[in-house]
Parts: sequence; C-alpha cells; structure tokens
Amino acid sequence: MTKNGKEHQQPKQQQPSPPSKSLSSRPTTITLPPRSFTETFFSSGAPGSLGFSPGPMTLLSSFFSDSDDCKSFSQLLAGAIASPNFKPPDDKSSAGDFSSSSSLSIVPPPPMFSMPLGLSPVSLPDSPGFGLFSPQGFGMTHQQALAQVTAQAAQANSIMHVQPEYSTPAMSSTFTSTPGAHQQQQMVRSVADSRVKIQELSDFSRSDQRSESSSLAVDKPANDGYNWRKYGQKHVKGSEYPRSYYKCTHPNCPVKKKVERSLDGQVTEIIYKGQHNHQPPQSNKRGKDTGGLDGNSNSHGNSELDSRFQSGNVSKERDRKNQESSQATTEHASGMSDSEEAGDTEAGGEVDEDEPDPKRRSTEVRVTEPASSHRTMQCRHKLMVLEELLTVQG
DNA sequence: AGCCTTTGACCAGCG
DNA sequence: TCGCTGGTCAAAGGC
Repeated sequence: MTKNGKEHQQPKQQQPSPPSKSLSSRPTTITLPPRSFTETFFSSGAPGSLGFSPGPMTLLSSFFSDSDDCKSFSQLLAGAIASPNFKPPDDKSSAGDFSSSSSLSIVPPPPMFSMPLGLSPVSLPDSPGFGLFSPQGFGMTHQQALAQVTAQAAQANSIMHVQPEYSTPAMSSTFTSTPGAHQQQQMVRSVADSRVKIQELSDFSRSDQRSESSSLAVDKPANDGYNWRKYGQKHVKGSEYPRSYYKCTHPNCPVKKKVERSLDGQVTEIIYKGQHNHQPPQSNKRGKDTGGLDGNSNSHGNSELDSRFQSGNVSKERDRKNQESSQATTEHASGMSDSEEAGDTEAGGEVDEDEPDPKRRSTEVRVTEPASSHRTMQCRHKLMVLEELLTVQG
C-alpha cells in the first residue's frame, strides 16, 4: 500500500514531558489536573457527544455541555474559591507557573480568540461543564481560559468538526470497575490554527489516580465508540513509551490514531488523524474491539458531531508520571485541514493560517484527557477537584 | 472462521 | 546525499 504519511517529529525535549510536536503556531496551553479533572470534563458528555471519537470540539463541547447535574459545581467552585489569578500566559512560562501552583492553568493563544458560532461567550458560562471554571474567582480563570481555548478551537475550526467521542459510557463503567479504567485520557485539543495545550498538574488528581490500577493496559485505544485495529507499534524516539497505531476498522474510514501508553497501560497520548466518515458502530457488537478500554461506547448519535469533526484530532494523555513530574506537558494540537472530506467543512479560511507543513499530515489533533465516566462520577470528580483546588489554593 | 495483535522490515520525509 | 525517524505494510500467531 501506499506508504505515506510521515511526520517528522523530533521532540528533543528532554523533559519527561511528552514529545510535544512543535507546530508552527503557538499553542494554547491548558493545564489540567491529571485525572479527575479531565475525566470530569470529558466524561461529562453532552447528550450527543457520547461515544464518539475524540474530537477537539467534542471534548470541549462535552465538557461545556456537561450534565445539568453538575452545574452546581461551578457555582461551588466559584463560591468556594475566590482568588482569580489568571494570567494571560505565555505558553511556556504559564505552564510552569501554574504547574507549580498546582492549579489548573489554561493558556489560550492570544491571537485568536473569538467565539465560534456554537459557542457564545454567554452560553459557555452557562454550560455546566463550563461551570468548572466558574466565572468568579479562581474558577473564572479557568473558565476564561477554557472558554478561550474552546472558542479558539471552535473558531479556528468553526469548521472544525466536532468529533464524537471520547466519553464513552464504557469508560465510565470502566472507570469505576475496570482496571483499564485508569486509562483516562486527557485530551488536549487543538484545532487548526489554534493549538491547545493542556497540561496537567500533578497535584490534582491524586484521588482519582488511585482509582486506577494500571494493569490492564489494554491495547485498545481509548474507547471512543469506534472500532480500531492496531496495525503497528513503534517506539518513538521522543517518547518514553511505545506508540501504537490504529486504524478505524470501518470500511473506507480513513481515520487513524496513534496511542502512546505508559508501562502501566495508561494512555499517555492519543492522536487522532482524519475524520470518521461513518457513525460509530453500535456498541453492542464489539465489546471487544473497543473493548479494552471501553467496551462499549455509546455511540449515541453524533452524526453531527461526527460530521463536524473532520480534521484530525489528537488527544494526548499524559500519564501520571508526567503529571506528577510535571508540569509541563505541552501538547499541541493542530487540526488541520487535511483530510479531503474534512477539507470542505473545515473551511478554508482558517485552516491555512497555521498549517504547519504542507508536507506533514495536516490533520492531527491531539487531545489529552482522561476519559471516562458518567455524570455521577463526573460530579464526584468535580467535587474532588474542587476540594483539591481549595486545598491547594489554601 | 474471522478479526485482531504482534513484530520485523520497508518506505518516505526531514535535517 | 546520507542518516535518522516516523509511519505503514504484511506475515504469523493468538483469541
């Protein structure tokens, strides 16, 4: 077959941090708590977002559109915390700073921050998910950041299609009961021009971490509702862990993803490439496939999302080690218009801006995120996170 | 029986 | 132009 595709990434960063691919554009950095937070975010699935493969927008959307149940969280957070320290960051510096403080930091790319159609500044705040970052006080910071990121991503891609995804029901189940659960992934989404980096701070998630036991490192990538077949594995130089390559098993579906897993099986990074041209299979069938991590994802219709999400997504999850260590995991996501299909939707305008290299694959989005769980869990996590934040904040 | 994983080798892009 | 690295292929084996 055609052997194509090759990206030359040379992460020469010596830090434990993931091989961040340096993309041409400036990345937005978001620091997320290792697990709980991310889980919460992502897990909170919007009604439509369940069961899909991770898409940049999806993540955000899911996060924002979170369940009503948790709405209070934001309020809680807002009320509880009242120390806004948000700084418009520099990618790097901010990351470091925040990490040190062990708080969630999000660094949006200054340049493009505009609200996408779907996301209006107003609406964002409303959404429960958004609530995590409550507008007031500390939360606000996050909120803003997140909002910006989201917006940016959205904007950048207003076209970017949202991909259905990550939060799969399975995950939730997994999360609690299966070892594999620990594979929560943090998703960092970046969209075409906007690159979003999400970094996790180690402090956070301890509580969550415990839940995982890592043993299961199932090969399967995170469950996103789609079926994947592994077609290769390689140890990438920049990364500590081997990278696995998966293809969507659906006929004619060009989507591929690269997954890096830590020794314990945790997903450290997931990079989606391309967009699904089909809806996620109904889970029942193949628990196996998705199985490892998810087993079932729900694929509740998200055709919309799906269609929207076209370019690639990248999701990256940093394993706890990194998280612990620190800080800085920078991930970029660059969604680009690469895929043919995606191209259209993506819209031409934005894409061009940052295309890294025409040569390189254009559609990749990285997402780092812990996958997982359901609302209940989400709410719990949120609460936990809140507590953590409070604690940290002092 | 079918599908998936594993693994070594090959190919292609970039420095 | 060469070497390095990443990505993909394809055969073999396992579930």
